[in-house]
Amino acid sequence: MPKPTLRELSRQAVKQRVSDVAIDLFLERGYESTTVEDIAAAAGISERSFFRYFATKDAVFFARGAEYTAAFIERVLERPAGEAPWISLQTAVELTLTSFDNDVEFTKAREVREILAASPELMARQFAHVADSQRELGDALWDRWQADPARHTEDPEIRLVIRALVGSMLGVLTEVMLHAEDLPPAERMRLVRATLDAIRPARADLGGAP
Amino acid sequence: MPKPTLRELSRQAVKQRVSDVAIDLFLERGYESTTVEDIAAAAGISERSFFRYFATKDAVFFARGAEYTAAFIERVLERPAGEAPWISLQTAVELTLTSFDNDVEFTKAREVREILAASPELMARQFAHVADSQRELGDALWDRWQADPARHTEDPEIRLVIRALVGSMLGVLTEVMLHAEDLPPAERMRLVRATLDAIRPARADLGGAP
DNA sequence: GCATTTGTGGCAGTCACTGCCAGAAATGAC
DNA sequence: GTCATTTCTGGCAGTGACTGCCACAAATGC
Repeated sequence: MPKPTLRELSRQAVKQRVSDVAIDLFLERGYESTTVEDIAAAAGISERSFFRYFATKDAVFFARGAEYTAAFIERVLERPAGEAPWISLQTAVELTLTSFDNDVEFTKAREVREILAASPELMARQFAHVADSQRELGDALWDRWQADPARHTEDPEIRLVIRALVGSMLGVLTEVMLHAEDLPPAERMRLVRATLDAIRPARADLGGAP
Repeated sequence: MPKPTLRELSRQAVKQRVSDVAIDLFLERGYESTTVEDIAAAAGISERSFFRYFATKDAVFFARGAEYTAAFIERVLERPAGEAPWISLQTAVELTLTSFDNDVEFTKAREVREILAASPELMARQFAHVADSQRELGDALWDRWQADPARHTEDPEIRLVIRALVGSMLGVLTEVMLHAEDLPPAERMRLVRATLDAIRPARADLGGAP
């Protein structure tokens, strides 16, 4: 309620509305055949103003996705600092899947993924975002690893190792989200668990099988 | 020398030349500030014709990269069919690194990667291409797995597992190519070996530690 | 109440990319 | 070699994403 927030608040509200309108249009006519002008008109703003809220056309689509990604990263970092990276990642994946199944916006999210899968251009951006998250999360886990005196090491490859672990984890998560959404939640969870167990690294300090 | 080849041959020659000219311009002024018109003019063709050779501006950049990717996939598939997927992948990575170090175009390739790293737009496309390769290679390895009666299985997750293995492998390879290019070849090879050993899956049929 | 900051629409311009068309060039049959 | 056919090419107009600039309106601070 303080003064600086008010402006920001209305800005967020407008962004939200524009994003909602845009998603609806994408669902109706597809991403490519919806112009920014269409979106702006439907949202009641000018095209010029659209680009003051979103840097690019695809940003309006990913506005929501970024929240999911941030939530996932947050879940990983909420795990105890001394935990093996693989275990932290695995736990966060399971929490994410569970919360996702309970999401009231489940149907909406599914439609959004249809838009995504139908547009190669959007898919490319999506992969880039995932890669960014991978780097961000990998670095965060690496910092945490370095901060723990018990396992502090000068190994140059540990950074690479951690990034690779994050990469395979995100790969499985993305794959499941895109191609196993028809499965009932329990079955999907079982599939993810089995997959993660299969590729679990052997090294104990990374989270190797008990 | 047969008739249908002649046309195709000159077409390939033109593509090659346009691509070379374009890379030079990108190195000089950067990717974003080089227009398609610039490239076309420098190559002695019209802008309209440029788009008859390359579907998009970035295609002219990736014309070469696609060959490297194809070569990597080929190396994996040249491995004996019964070999564990992880071993096939690891061997192909090492072969790729070795051949890369011996490449006469090493310097050029390095400059090309600089262009890539400097442009977020190109990076996004690059990730998308890697993701495509991941799918392609994963499916190929999966087919091979299914074809082997000794380990034929109806496990629904084995496909996911193999894709994840490919993903972490490509992740390490990409990371090393982009960020460890300053290391001497022998040191880089050691780094890659150590990383791959660390994340090697425990399961023996996938290629687990001996 | 007024000065300053911030947000807005309009307009012109750049750049990637496409469809269309008319002319040049290579190809193949005779 | 000639001619009809196919293929390639440049030019041109148009669309759509995106930016810089400007004048004006609205909110904010005092």
